[in-house]
Amino acid sequence: MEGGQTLLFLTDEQVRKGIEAMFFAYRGFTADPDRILADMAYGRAHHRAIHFIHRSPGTTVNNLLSILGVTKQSLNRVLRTLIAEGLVESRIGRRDKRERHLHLTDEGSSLEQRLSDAQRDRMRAAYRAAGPAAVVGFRQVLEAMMDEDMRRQFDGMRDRGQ
Amino acid sequence: MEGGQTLLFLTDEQVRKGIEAMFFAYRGFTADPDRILADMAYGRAHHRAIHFIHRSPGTTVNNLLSILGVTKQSLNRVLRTLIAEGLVESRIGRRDKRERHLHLTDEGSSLEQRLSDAQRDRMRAAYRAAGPAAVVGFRQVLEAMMDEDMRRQFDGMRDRGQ
DNA sequence: TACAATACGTCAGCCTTGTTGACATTCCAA
DNA sequence: TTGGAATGTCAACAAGGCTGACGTATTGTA
Repeated sequence: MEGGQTLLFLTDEQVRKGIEAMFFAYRGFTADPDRILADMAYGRAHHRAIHFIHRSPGTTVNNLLSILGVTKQSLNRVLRTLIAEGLVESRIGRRDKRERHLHLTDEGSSLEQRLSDAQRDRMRAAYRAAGPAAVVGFRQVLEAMMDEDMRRQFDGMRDRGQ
Repeated sequence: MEGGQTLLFLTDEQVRKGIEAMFFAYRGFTADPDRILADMAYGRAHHRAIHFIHRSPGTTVNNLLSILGVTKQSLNRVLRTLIAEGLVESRIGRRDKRERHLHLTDEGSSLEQRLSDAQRDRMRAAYRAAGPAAVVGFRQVLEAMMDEDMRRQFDGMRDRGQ
């Protein structure tokens, strides 16, 4: 099936199908955490912040900004509520006191768990349904689809991973 | 490379990497059309509406609603501006006068071209970089990630495709 | 030691795009 | 023929992006 390298492989129709698949899949991808968050006063923006703080504990605000690709005003609104509700802790930097290092509290970690469990379950199910070879391809295409600087971010994370 | 079927294949770490890849890739995926739309008074919602009207000319508002997964009020606002600016035409149904059948005008089609050209270019580049086998896997995983009803929508479209 | 640059927070106001609620029109079936 | 269901429109509100301007603490440098 995949040995093809057929010439028809890159028809507009094929590519358009890929575009729509991306659209529908992304909806599924966010659906489960969205449902959990809807019950609280939080949204997808909070989820993203929590995810990356969990991912890189002690990260600075500036750091998070460049990963999330939003303005500091926008991120600040989210962080403010997360800090106020005791999900995130902001510690003044020891070396550079201008910096704020972000950590999840226990309560924050537990929400992170719930959210990522839901999302991981779906991702895991999709992986299992498609099989290991498909997953490799999936990751290759996604990575090729990123912007240059995001790919760098992403690859950097991979190195630090585990 | 893909013969692996390794047991480590579904570690949390692997799955989490997939989640982040999806997040970053989706940003790249929408970046190019977003740039075009930013110059006009339109946003991503307009793009989606235009895409699917182009895809299924004569579709009704209700139909579009279930594809896009938003409320009719939300879609209506977008359609209203598109109709007012002469990109979309809304024709009263002949059999059922409650329905509105949607079509792109010439101007609408030309914007659709610009937008999908930009998005297709990136998708095509990603496909080319990853190779045909990867694309098959990519599509398999995406399809497995969709909600049930969305997968039906999607597969239905495939049948009608070409 | 002054001064510029950096990191962060905040206020104000805008836009897009989602939501719910209320309502008009049209169709259909009892 | 009348009431309920379906389709679509208008209004108002909220989340979460954005820009711009400004304040404060800290750091690094001329």
